[in-house]
Amino acid sequence: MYSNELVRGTLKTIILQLLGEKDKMYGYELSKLVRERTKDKIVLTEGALYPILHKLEKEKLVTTIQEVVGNRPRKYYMLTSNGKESAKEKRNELLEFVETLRSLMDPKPSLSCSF
Amino acid sequence: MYSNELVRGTLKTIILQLLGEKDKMYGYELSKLVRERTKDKIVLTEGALYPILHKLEKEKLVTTIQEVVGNRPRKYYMLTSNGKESAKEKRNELLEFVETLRSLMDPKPSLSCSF
DNA sequence: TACATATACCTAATGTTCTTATGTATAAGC
DNA sequence: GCTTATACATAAGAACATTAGGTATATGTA
Repeated sequence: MYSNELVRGTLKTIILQLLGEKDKMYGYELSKLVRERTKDKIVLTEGALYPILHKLEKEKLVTTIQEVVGNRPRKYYMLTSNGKESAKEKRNELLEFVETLRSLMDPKPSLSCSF
Repeated sequence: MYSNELVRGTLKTIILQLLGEKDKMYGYELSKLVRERTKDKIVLTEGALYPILHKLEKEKLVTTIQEVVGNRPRKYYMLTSNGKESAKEKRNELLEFVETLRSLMDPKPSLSCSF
């Protein structure tokens, strides 16, 4: 599992991206999906997950539908059209950022000249 | 420039990496180098930079030498052997993390079957 | 000469984000 | 009956970076 500080800041983008891949998803499902897709390397804890979802809802990037499945309440989250827009933007930003990081991590040997 | 939350958490790794590329570097130099190498897409502000450097020093990942250049004090930072070790580890972790992110951002279309 | 900009360091208050811990409740497996 | 899984939620606290402030020298320019 990656150190927390690394994951920090990427969770919102990850959630928006995953929500964009299905019609609707609920919190617990998102949490499991992230663990599954990253082989537990990224763990979306509940204390992080729910506040983010609530914030996205407040920002009107997602809407919700409550259902009861097998006697347990379930809250589905869906991207609004603004949310879809935002998901695309954040995805692009993340991919660009990742490229920038890779180029930074590509060691530039200090210029040396053998002449 | 990338949103702050994205950069958050990667700065320590970036600093260790850059320090590993030269014998010694001072804060202001690091700050300029990051801006230069990332074309201002990642900005290492002083309020972030100096606390990180001081923390690295406390953790004995770097040592310092103070010099006076042109009447201005300058504090050079150098990786210790622990620091070099840590720089490698953090670099690897970051590169792995970045790969995980990319695979997450690679949209998995919901399984549909045309039969 | 006065002023702005660049160099070079530093810290404190603040805000955001996430961790850790806790709480509630149902269902299923042993 | 106990543990684990499902499913939601919040609150205290830590960690990290932003913003804003402070000090001081050197350089370019109007």
